[in-house]
Amino acid sequence: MSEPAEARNRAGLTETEFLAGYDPRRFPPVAVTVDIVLLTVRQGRFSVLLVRRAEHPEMGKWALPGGFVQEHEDLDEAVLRELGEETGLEQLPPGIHLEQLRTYGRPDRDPRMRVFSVAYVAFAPHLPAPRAGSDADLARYWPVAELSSPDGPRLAFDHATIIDDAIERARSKIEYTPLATAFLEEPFSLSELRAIYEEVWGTPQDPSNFRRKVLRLEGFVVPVGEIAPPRGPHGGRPAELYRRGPAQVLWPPLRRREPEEAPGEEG
Amino acid sequence: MSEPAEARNRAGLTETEFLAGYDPRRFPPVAVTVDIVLLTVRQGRFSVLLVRRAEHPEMGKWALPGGFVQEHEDLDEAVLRELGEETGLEQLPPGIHLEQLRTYGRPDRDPRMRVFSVAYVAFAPHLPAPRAGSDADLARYWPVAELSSPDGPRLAFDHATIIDDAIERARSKIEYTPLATAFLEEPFSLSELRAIYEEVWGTPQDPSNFRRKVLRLEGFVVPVGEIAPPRGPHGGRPAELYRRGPAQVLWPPLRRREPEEAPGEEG
DNA sequence: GCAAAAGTGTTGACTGTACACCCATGT
DNA sequence: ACATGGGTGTACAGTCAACACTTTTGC
Repeated sequence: MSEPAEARNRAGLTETEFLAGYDPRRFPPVAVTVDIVLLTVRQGRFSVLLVRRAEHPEMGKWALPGGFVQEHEDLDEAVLRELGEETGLEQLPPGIHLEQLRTYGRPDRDPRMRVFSVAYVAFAPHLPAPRAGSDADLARYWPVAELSSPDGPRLAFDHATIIDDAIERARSKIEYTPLATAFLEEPFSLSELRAIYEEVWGTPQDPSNFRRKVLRLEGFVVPVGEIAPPRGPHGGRPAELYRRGPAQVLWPPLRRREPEEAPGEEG
Repeated sequence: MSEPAEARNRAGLTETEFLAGYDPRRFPPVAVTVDIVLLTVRQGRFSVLLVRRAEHPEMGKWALPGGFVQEHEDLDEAVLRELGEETGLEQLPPGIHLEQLRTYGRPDRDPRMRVFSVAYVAFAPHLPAPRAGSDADLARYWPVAELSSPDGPRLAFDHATIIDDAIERARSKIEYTPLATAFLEEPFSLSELRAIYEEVWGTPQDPSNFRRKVLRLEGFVVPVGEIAPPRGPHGGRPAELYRRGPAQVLWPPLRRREPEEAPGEEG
């Protein structure tokens, strides 16, 4: 028998009566928050939005944006509200992708009280600098490659774990869904799309085969019938432009290939 | 600005002070539960464990087993504890698979108070009848095919949604992981494994090609070097036996094929 | 012309599917 | 012998990675 059932039975209460007479001294305070792993590719770098904590605990460390779920809010509503607050955007851009990641509830993950965090992942195109009108030091995008480096941010609570899970979710999700397009603004070229895959996966893709695969997957992208504007220093042929198609899943998936057991790292 | 931040700022409190002085009249009571979708294949039927509610609200309806997360428990611990209680098993059988599904938090999903439910899916082999020693009417396995039929159970709260999500998770997870083996006790034959796929997906699989695919995926199953015991009425060649291999993922995946737009339903 | 990037074609290896066929067992 | 299910062989179509090649642009 579980402890609360025992407590309830000892008090001679039905479950309903027990809950109606909810006593915070007996059921210690519990909070539910949402934390958002906002992933984006800016300046060619796969990055995550973090905010610096101005208060204890974990003061000065970097944390995921998030906050309490309010009384009448669904989880998704809480996420959208927090996202708007943290990015400083009145309206989130179209095409942004939001999905629930998982819930983190280790008893000791927050020293103040029992906090369950329902984590979400967002895939967003390049957004303006965060928190417009606020202290620029308090929120910034960190390249995920720097997260584990000594120069990277020190992360608060269990947010390093959450971010790792979110990155893995992103890497696998763009294999079998068209959601890599959520990192781009429309219209986009296939090279831009390929750059997203290469940056998120960290592996180069053959341009010609990539193109063929993307175009053969029907509903992944649709041509807009325009040509990209001319390019910078040495030219090169301008690319055709595309927008997101109606497909929800990709079959066959695009595959990331791990670099075998070869020693050659990138760079 | 979010409402709690405003409230905190008006009171001149830091976040820490605010939380330390947590006031249940201001932050109305919130509960976190785990709900478990225990999936299994028994008597050849893909089934889910449900318990009949003996109390209001939703009295008499069928609900997922679950309960409150206790003060010092991690989520996974709460699930294991509840699973043990509901199945009546001292020790869960080896090979059982447990994973977090997602968290459901609609404000109105439970009329008593704000309840966030962290749902888990479990894949289990045939287990003894639930809740040994308790009223047999209170817990039973329902075939998932009956859930949407008029003779099926009326489901409490939002548990129909949770079960739907869990079933879809199971159907997709056995495509790209070896977890279909979690529905079987070792050792098992390839026909038994194929029967799991056919029952969970609801589509027949070609026996010879199924065999080849499974055996070529290295680490999916490993032969134990034994032959299944003789069979019932009309014989038939006895099958070789296998146990679970070390693989974590299957590539290429086994694919369920939707029945095109053909009219022929099963049966 | 040359560099650079977009885009096309070709080839050989591999995979998936359908289906014919052989094997081992009970009656 | 024959029914039943386990297990193998084969052949065709589709897919994929590699890489040579053509096209369109800026300088």
